[in-house]
Amino acid sequence: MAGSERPAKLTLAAIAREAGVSAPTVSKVVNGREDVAAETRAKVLTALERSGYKSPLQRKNIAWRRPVVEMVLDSLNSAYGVEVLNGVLEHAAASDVEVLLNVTGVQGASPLSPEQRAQRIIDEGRCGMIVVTSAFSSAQLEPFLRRDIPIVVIDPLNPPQADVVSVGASNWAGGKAATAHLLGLGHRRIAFLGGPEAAECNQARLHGYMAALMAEGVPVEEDYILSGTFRPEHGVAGMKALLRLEKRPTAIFAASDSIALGVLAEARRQQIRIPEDMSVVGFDGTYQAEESVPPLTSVSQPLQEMGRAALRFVLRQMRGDTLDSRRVELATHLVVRESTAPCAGEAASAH
Amino acid sequence: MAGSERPAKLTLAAIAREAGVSAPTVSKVVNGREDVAAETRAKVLTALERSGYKSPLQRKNIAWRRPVVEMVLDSLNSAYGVEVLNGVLEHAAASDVEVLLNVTGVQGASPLSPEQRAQRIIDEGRCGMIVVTSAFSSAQLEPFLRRDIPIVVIDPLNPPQADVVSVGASNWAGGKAATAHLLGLGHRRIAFLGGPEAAECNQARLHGYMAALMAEGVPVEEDYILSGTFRPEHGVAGMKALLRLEKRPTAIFAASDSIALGVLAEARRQQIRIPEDMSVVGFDGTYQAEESVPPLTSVSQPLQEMGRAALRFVLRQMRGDTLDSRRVELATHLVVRESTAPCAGEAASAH
DNA sequence: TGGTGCCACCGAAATGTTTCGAAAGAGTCG
DNA sequence: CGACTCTTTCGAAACATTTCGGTGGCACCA
Repeated sequence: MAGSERPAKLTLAAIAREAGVSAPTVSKVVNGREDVAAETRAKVLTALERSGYKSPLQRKNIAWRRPVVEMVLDSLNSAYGVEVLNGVLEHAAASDVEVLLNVTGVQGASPLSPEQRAQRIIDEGRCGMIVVTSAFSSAQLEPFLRRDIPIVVIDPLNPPQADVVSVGASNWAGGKAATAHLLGLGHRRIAFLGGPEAAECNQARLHGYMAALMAEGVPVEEDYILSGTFRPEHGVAGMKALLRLEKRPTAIFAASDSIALGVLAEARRQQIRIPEDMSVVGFDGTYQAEESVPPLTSVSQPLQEMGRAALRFVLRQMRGDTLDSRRVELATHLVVRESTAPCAGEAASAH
Repeated sequence: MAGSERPAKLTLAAIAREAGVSAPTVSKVVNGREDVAAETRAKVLTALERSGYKSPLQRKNIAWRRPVVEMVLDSLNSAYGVEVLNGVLEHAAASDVEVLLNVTGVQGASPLSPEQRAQRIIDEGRCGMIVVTSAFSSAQLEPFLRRDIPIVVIDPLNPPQADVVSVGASNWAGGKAATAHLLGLGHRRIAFLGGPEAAECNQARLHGYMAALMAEGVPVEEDYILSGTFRPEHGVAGMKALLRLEKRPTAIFAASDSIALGVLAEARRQQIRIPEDMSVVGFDGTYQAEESVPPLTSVSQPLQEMGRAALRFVLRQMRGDTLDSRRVELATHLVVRESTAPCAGEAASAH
């Protein structure tokens, strides 16, 4: 029994001694119980980190069955979500991971609390979660973080919490590029049909839009900025509202392709030609943009790549690798198609 | 410490004492470990039975693990698959089932044999599978049947095997209705842009088409029938081929909305007005048909309902219920939108 | 017959988890 | 300012599970 301090057998009790708490407390932290003070939890986590201890359950899950990650999204009715899902699935197939799909926003969905949900993920031996956009608010993520469940949020609605890993796109730059494109075509009255006002990504797009306008010395017109949802109905309603304005805009920057599609549909109904009478730019660059009539100029996000990146992050966290960054932003780029054209009737006022 | 025999606190150790074994042995029996002799196991089980002991894990899983079914489809790039998936997910949410998504036709997909795949389903404790369309051939389903894994095929490519449960739609009736609609508008030169020749559902649609023609005494023209895939490219190529014909058709019945979309796109490029110059009918009735320009007349399949039905069947098999039928066919119905119009230039020849 | 090796089976001890009550704080009321 | 209650947090003890080595039966061999 001489000098037996070193090996310390990587046991719960050893961690407990090191952290200066009792074994049960360490067990609670490892298994995500609630009744541990934040400070104590931190101490224990440090000790755990340092020693690399894994609970027997964790050890089992790593060795045994293929990992299963849960993908949560609002609905499959948006091309956005489907594209991201596609990216996730592709990387999943390549990495020998399985994907469990969970669509909130379905009638009859069981209203599980995040707490229960997180517990279930543990219970069923899953090992990570990818959340798209609005499915969870920051506060609802807390139970997952507490249990150390790898979680990645794609394009979070709320400002990304410090300790949540998130994947997004350069929304600000995209918004700026779209608006600059319209400005370059001579447009000066450019409207912005945005998504939910609170959404982080929407705000970034809006501020990119404003930045581009300001760079050209074009005043930002309150009437031209309409927030709503990312859905086509908002495009329809927004288009109607814009057309009622005394000084109609000559171009519209829609914060999603779906919105833009609504604009296109309403334009058709009102016999407004796109792009001759009005230019339209979308955002997302889903296949919808390619297939619309006319094909939509749009800020393309690398949605599949975002999905892949999200899964990569989950797997990396799962393996315990340290992440070089808790936030990744992939580049957007403007794809010019046929829904934008030089501003026609406004040469005089533009001067 | 007097007479403390009675309450016996319903603990592992108590059972062990009663069965005359050690506590670990009881634990092993309760948790289904292998290394317990059959005889010992029986003794313990008797004691367990009598006392009604439940392991903590069992106690917690009053809400037993939720069943997981695996959904297999080719790709998410078709609205068809996404709609079906939507139906499955909806019913899954309502029935407290989880859905594991598996997309074949992805590069990098691990080339697992059906044999391995079936084994894995057993290993990981899943309990059923839903296969959409072309993902598996009949022969590949054999390992699943052998293992008694509940499996349901949606709109099988091959003639449904006797012992495989399948869900489909009334393709023949739909094909006939679409063609009859065109005939009723005065069209006599009606082309059929079909999917894969071997596909059961495609054949049914084709024969519905032919039946409608024959009912009106309109000869079936070989040149007007072009098989290919269900994808838009086939619509584009088919449209080009049809336009090269000496006697151009005045209407096209496409065996999927995607094909019809390709036709629409090519028509635009060639300055052919739909429906004035040519009528187009699609099949599937996905949202694509509603949103196209012009909105597409299409034979609507109840895709979501099919997904729901498929999951219902899986769950029923899982529970061991007997199925009243191994094949369900849901009704299709024609939805007339704006891509079809009376035949214009052909009044003379039609007479 | 005795040795040898193997292996299924079991339980002591080590390890992890849960229960439950106690201690410490934070309000609340008189 | 106490007296009381309620809540949070923690760990001792009770409980459960896992590891790991021992035991004995059995086959095979000489």
